[in-house]
Amino acid sequence: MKPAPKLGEQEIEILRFVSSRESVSVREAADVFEKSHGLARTTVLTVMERLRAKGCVSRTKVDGVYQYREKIDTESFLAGRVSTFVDKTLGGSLSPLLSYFAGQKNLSVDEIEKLREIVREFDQQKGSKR
Amino acid sequence: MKPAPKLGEQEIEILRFVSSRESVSVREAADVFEKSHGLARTTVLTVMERLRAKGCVSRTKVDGVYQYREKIDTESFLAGRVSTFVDKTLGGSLSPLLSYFAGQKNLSVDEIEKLREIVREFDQQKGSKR
DNA sequence: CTATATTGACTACGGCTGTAGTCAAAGAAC
DNA sequence: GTTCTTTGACTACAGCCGTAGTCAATATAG
Repeated sequence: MKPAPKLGEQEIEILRFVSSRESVSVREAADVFEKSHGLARTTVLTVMERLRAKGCVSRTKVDGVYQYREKIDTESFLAGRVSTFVDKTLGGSLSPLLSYFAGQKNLSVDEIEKLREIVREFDQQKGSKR
Repeated sequence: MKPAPKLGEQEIEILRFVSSRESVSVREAADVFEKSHGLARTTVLTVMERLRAKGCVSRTKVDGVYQYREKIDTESFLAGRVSTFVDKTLGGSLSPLLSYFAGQKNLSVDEIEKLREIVREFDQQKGSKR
């Protein structure tokens, strides 16, 4: 495994955008980010090329225009980010995360279900021990 | 409220170190970070001064040596980081966090208790609705 | 007091990231 | 085919961060 490229926030946002669809042209991305973030087309282009240089996306020319698509598994990439974040920023402490969850007022049923699952898992582990 | 200074990872680590004790001199911090990270004394000094410039710590001369101490509430600072992280990096999606928790094999009893609390809270909310 | 060690201010510098302009090539319109 | 538009390669540049050296001031040891 490559050591998970280091990306800036903007890069990650654009990566997520690319990941969110099958394939994206610079134009498409630029249109979106021009509106939402006021970025220039060339800025988006630059970022996408950097993502490519870092091996996060690949591109193919289709009808004369490059189509970019996710190359790394963004899912696990983000998992890695979480891990790093907890270590580096929180110093390994989970409590800020817990507090965050506690403060989240709109947790979905699915999310709660996931939490229940985690607790259940724990209890089981715990139970089997004695 | 000031808009929460933007800090790099190293800065955060050192900030956490300062926060972890009443007061710290550059020497003390440097000794620790020299061992653990191989940083030069002046590097630690520089970072601490930057933290001061950003208003995260303050210092007072005690017996001829500056003692640094946390100035912002690191607790809430970290809470803010979590929030930003979820927004910027995860694009607002909580699932990577959930997955992270699920993958954590060594959750403490306290942490689990906190999760239970969250679930309970949710159910209550939900129950009161009907 | 004088020599030595510690402390801290200042300077430096490279790399990364965010941002974007310029300009040539390629495609589209007439 | 000549002109207008789109695309993309390349260049640029400032700010931030990690890292640390130099050197003067200050404290300490003798």
